[in-house]
Amino acid sequence: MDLQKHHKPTFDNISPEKRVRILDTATKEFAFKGFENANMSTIAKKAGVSVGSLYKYFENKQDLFLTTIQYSIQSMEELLNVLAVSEEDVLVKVERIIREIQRSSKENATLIKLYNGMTAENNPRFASQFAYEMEAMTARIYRIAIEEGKKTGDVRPDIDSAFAAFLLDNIFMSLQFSYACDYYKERFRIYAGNDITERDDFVVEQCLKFVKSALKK
Amino acid sequence: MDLQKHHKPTFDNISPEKRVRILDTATKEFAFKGFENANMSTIAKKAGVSVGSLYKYFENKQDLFLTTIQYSIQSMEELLNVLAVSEEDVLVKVERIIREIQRSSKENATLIKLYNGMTAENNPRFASQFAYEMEAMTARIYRIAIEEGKKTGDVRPDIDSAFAAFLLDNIFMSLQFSYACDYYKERFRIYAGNDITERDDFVVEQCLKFVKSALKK
Amino acid sequence: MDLQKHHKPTFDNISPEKRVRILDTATKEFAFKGFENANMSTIAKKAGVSVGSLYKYFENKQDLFLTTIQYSIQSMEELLNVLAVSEEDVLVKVERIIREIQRSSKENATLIKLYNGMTAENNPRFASQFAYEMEAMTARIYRIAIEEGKKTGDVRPDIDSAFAAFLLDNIFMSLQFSYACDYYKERFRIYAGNDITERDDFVVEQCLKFVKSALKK
Amino acid sequence: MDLQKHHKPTFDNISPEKRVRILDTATKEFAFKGFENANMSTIAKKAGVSVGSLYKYFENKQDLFLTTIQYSIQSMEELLNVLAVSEEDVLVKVERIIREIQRSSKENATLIKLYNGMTAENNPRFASQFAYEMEAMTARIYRIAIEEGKKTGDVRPDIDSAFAAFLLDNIFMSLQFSYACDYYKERFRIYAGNDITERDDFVVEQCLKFVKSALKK
DNA sequence: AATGAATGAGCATTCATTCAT
DNA sequence: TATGAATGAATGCTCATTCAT
Repeated sequence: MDLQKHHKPTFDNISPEKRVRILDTATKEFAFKGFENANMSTIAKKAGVSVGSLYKYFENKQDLFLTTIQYSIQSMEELLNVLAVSEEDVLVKVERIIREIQRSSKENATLIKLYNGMTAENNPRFASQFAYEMEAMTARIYRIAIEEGKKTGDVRPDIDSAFAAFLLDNIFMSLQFSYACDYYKERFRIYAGNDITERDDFVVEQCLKFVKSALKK
Repeated sequence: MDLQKHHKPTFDNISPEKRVRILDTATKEFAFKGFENANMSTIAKKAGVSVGSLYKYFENKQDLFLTTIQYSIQSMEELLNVLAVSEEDVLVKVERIIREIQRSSKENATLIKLYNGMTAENNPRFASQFAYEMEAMTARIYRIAIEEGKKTGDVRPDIDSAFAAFLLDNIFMSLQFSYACDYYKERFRIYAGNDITERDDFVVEQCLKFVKSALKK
Repeated sequence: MDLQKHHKPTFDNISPEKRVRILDTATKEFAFKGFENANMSTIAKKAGVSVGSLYKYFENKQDLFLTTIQYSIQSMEELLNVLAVSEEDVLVKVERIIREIQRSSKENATLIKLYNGMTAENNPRFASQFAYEMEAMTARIYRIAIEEGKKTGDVRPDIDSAFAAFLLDNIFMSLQFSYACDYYKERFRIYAGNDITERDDFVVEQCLKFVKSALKK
Repeated sequence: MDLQKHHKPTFDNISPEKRVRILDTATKEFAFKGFENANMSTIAKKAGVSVGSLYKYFENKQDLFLTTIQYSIQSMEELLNVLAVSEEDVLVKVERIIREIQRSSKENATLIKLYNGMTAENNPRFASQFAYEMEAMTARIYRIAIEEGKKTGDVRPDIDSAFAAFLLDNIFMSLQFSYACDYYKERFRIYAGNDITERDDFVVEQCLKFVKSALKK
């Protein structure tokens, strides 16, 4: 999982506080305004640094964006790693994932917005690069969980592990967006009622039922 | 399903050919470049009208965008209605949906890109409006199919129809993007192999297995 | 003498007054400040047009510069053509050239400053292009004059016409700069006295003596 | 010939090696990029000092430029002094000057580019200052040579020594630029053929013929 | 004295929108 | 109604210069 650097060495030298301030500010700006509408001067001002400095740390706007995305991917990775290590049953894992999505979507909505924006960038430059970095991580976790499930007999052997992982991720990625992003949130309400975002246990229960049937023998 | 108008009356008066030319051009521009990077003058030129005219038809760029989205929603609606009317078994419907996704993703990639871009617009103005117009349509189709399935005994009665529809749409929406949009396409390959977009039957088979188990008694 | 165009077609469509206003303003700005220090917004404002318009007429700053240079070359060409056509003796021509230099250097100092600036642009892009356009014109005039002089016996046959033309142009180009450009003007005074720019007849007399000897049999 | 200082006393205190490194680097940068495009940080980096130090040695960019020019004038002076001292005939001197121009133009092209750039600076601040420092030197050499020529009878007495020196310098300065600077080089080829920069003897021969006639009795 | 990170004014260029014809 | 030239605010990025260490 070798993340390419998209910043100049100078960015590694500044104080961690400043680094975090810049990345958090940039995350917010990019998440709420998108790549195009985000404004370098605004980011600089809000982060409490000069534009000049920003350009000392990053070659250009795109590189700040890429670094910001990587930062958010790392943050997500940290969240996911917690789930990855556990030795539990697939379905227990699924429940934990859903609950984690619900929790983090409230706490890290910005991160998810940013990630959502990224998935819609019609830009092959960005796309393939981050698809790999982001999805390689989750893909692995899901596939391993499913394969282990097959071994222990919790998961039926007649489905393709990789493809099932893909379908699971479809569900979870959409769910994640449904808690954090405008369009998806609205869609969530249309499908499941205006109060759906407050019925966390119901969501967990229904998802589990669906996934359990889908995977079980 | 009362679609709000986002264009001036003048747009209704021009020849249907010109109207279609403008909307098709705008669809392409917005789909490939996103809202911000799309250029009004370019759209005008490619559509063979003057910028002045464009602004006679639409108050501003946003309204052209909104109108374009509505136009694409209508196009999608036409595709979906074919599926909606059939009286078949849910699972047969599911197969038809997947095959339709595969077909239309190749033929109408632009439309889907545009739709994908729309889902990421971090703009409550746009979001709630179109979520409603777009999803109300599909939600209805899926929910009805599931409810009918329950009646005929094809679908287990213990799951919430609306929520199951939501989960189904999560899968199908993601699948649709996976055939047409850069990021999703890359992700699809990571999960299921580089040749996955050419293994249509395999995709159908795996999706069906998964969905069938998830829904059946 | 096919001058390449460095402006968009739109520039040909605007009123001649505006065109001249833009070119004159640009000539002044570039002549006094050089390419780098000239400011597009300033030029626009002084010319009474908007920056936007300037960029409708010219792709970029460089193209405005190139067009401005061509405009000044054309102006010079017009001056020179008067001299070219005459049927007189080389030396009479030389005298007329010198007097024309003295006259135009006072009247068209800006043009000459611009030309001088151009000769120092360390930019092969610019250089070869304009060297050709500019010098091909004068080279021809001088060489023809010398060749005719050889025929009529006014000029010694043992010198290379082309090279002699080069040497003549060295003298005249330097002289022209000496009347209009800061550095050259100062140098002129150092060599020939502080009042040299007011002793036009002396300059003519001395140049003629020098050139006459150099060329005559 | 009292050259004004344009650097802080600190510049005199550093090691001669460092001083030379800075001036050589600056010469190259200014010669190839011109005053505006030369970059202080780049010069510092290439010279192996910090920007901070550069500003310890020089008040500002302009002063580094001025100091660099003076350094190059000194270098030229050293070349010229060799010619100045000889006791030979004017025309022998002229030949030596031309050959020196040809030699140094290849070896010291950078210096000459810089000098050329300087002559086009539309800046009275710079201009008068350096015109004096640079030309006073050559003017003297040419005038003395011509005056001695008059005494020995090699040069006709009816021309003004100072003005003849000016005309000679016009020819030689242009010739020098013609070997080293983009615009002039192109112009040289237009006048005298594409291979002219390789026909050194021809150039010497033609120049000598021209100058000899111009000056002789 | 030396360093190089930080600053922010300044500039080229773009583009949604207007409006005279 | 149609046109497309005109507008000018907005923005990414550069670079001379400063200053804390």
